[in-house]
Amino acid sequence: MANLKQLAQSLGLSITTVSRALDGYADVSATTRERVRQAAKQAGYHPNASARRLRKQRAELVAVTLPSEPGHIGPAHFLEMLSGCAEHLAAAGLNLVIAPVPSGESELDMCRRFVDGQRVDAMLLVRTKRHDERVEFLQSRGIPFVTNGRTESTIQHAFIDGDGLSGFRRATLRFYDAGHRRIGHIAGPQAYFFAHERKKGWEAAMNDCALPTDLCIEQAPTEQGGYEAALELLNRPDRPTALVCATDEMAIGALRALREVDGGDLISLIGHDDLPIGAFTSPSLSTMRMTGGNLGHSFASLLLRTIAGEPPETLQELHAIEFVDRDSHHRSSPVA
Amino acid sequence: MANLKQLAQSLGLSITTVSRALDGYADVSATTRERVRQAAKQAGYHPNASARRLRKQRAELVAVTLPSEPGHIGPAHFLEMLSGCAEHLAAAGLNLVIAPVPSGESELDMCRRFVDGQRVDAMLLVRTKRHDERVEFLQSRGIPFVTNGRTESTIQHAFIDGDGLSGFRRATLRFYDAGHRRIGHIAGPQAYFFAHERKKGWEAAMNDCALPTDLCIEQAPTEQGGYEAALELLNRPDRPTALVCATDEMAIGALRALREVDGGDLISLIGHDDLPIGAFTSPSLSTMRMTGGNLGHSFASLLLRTIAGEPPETLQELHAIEFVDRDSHHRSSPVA
DNA sequence: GTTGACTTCCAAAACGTTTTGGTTGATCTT
DNA sequence: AAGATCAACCAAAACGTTTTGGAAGTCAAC
Repeated sequence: MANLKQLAQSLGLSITTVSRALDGYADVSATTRERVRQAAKQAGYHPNASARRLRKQRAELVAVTLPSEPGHIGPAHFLEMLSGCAEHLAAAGLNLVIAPVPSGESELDMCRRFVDGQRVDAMLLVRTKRHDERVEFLQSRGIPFVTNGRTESTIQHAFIDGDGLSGFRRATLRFYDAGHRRIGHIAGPQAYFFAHERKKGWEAAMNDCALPTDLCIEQAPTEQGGYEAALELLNRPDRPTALVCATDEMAIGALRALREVDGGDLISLIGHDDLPIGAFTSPSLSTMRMTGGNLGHSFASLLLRTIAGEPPETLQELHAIEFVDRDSHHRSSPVA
Repeated sequence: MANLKQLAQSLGLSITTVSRALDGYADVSATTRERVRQAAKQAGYHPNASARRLRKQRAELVAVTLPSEPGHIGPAHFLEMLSGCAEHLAAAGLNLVIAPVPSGESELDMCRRFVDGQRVDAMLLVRTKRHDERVEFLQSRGIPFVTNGRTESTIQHAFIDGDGLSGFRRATLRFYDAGHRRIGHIAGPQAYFFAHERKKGWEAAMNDCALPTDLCIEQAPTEQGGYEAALELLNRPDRPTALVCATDEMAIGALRALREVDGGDLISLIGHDDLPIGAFTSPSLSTMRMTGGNLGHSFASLLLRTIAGEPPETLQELHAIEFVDRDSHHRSSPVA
């Protein structure tokens, strides 16, 4: 509650000395330092954050912009990731503020507001688009940032991402090896880098196998989107015997479609993200996930290293995808 | 990028006048004000946030502490709520920082850190416990706060909550009216107010109907917890014919247990929260939800009113619970 | 031509830190 | 005993705003 001035006065010392004592500088005698520490503790003194920020020219804040797709903010494990990230950042004296994009404003406007008011020291971008205007903007302003998901920008920037192309390619090939010849893809919005990448992975595998790539539908990355896409694919005359879904949420929606159509219980399916709920669906959901431990922590440490000035080229993590096999990916042995 | 001083110099005006022109004070002539506005826009001037905060003695920040149950941070719609809240707060110039509790630290320590460093103007508490030490602390420090969920504290504080007791009582009575006589409850951790309240609602109904209240198991508020609790109840000789589950996540876990045991497909079940995924489970999940529109917005506006100094007694919202009927709650007509 | 009211502007203080560039004495060197 | 070194402390500036308490000029009234 008290401030430095009052504390100094009560100790008969100067503000300078008290400040330096608390910060552990060597030009304060050990006895004085201890005396100051005691008094500070006693008085419940904590430096005023705004004052320190002003003086140090650091906001001690990092913002993460939240995409605001109507009705659906993102995968269910998003908050967990942010929480892990915030925890790691807090250990370095940085707090994480969440910045949802208000309706009628662009994600770029959001960034501008935080950056131009010098409200943040750095930014976190999630759900990056293939062409993401935020990247160019932050780069031009010289604000450190890390993205969760790559972009197609020529600008080098720090990112952390899963190798979705490889994952979806391998998943598709695995279906091929199991005898499937009509393998469909339920794709997410192609403006997102991750969704495009996953589709490319599926396409690459289909091309490898000399199979047509028309069994694909793009939909919203939600259960409802997955449900609708699956229904549409299943109603085609050449309906697929296996489905590769861009996300677990879409896959869960697709599962419902499979339950609703004749013979749907023979169709195999795989998702991506490894949501905890996947173990409890019917059938249980086979899926994929990024390797590499706590995503939030990695995200935070990349950001700290970016702030510290390490060059972006050395701060790009592309993690392998691993399969999490449950029941949904081997429900039949189709005859070709 | 520029600051007030440079802007003033380039305009041949004083810092005072420029500042007041931008803030729209009446003691600046209209022509000057316009000239200043143009120049500010041109120079891309935005006031430095730290400086304003220091001067105005406001942090312009609100923190929300995130509970850190191992492996599970909370219901899937949590982030959506926070996002709505942050959006509303941002319109009032406040940013929302998320404060996960690091391992080895208590939620109280978290609060202390934010409050004592004058880092925040107010706090949001979610997942309140029946005896929540954070409430006493914040009250003693005079920091405005709103809780999501009531507490058993004698202190009056602003809150927003659903009437879980009534909801669970009615849900249980509905099962009774449908002919069920062995109605079980899968309870959440009783330290949480909401979990205790919901259990009390179930108990009240059971007492009303002169039924025993031993068909109850407390578990972690996760799919896994619900699964384990349901398995245990279903293995009892007097196993329930209907289950009232504290949360949708637990209910979804319980659904898997029902699929795994003989006759489980005849057991009725209801959850609470109305997670979007409930429409896609097998069977689709009957559930309940709090009425009252966008929770995040209400939360934010309660907080703003608390900051404005309205007395807490007038800032307590207890919302009714409404049923969302799908398939899981009427799977059989049990004979008594 | 003095008074008061009004408009338009501004110098300086204040917010609470951190940091710069010292000063003061004591101790050590030669 | 003069000079150099060192330990321990401090005054003042700086960070960039907002706000207080005027000052200077204009105009109308008498």
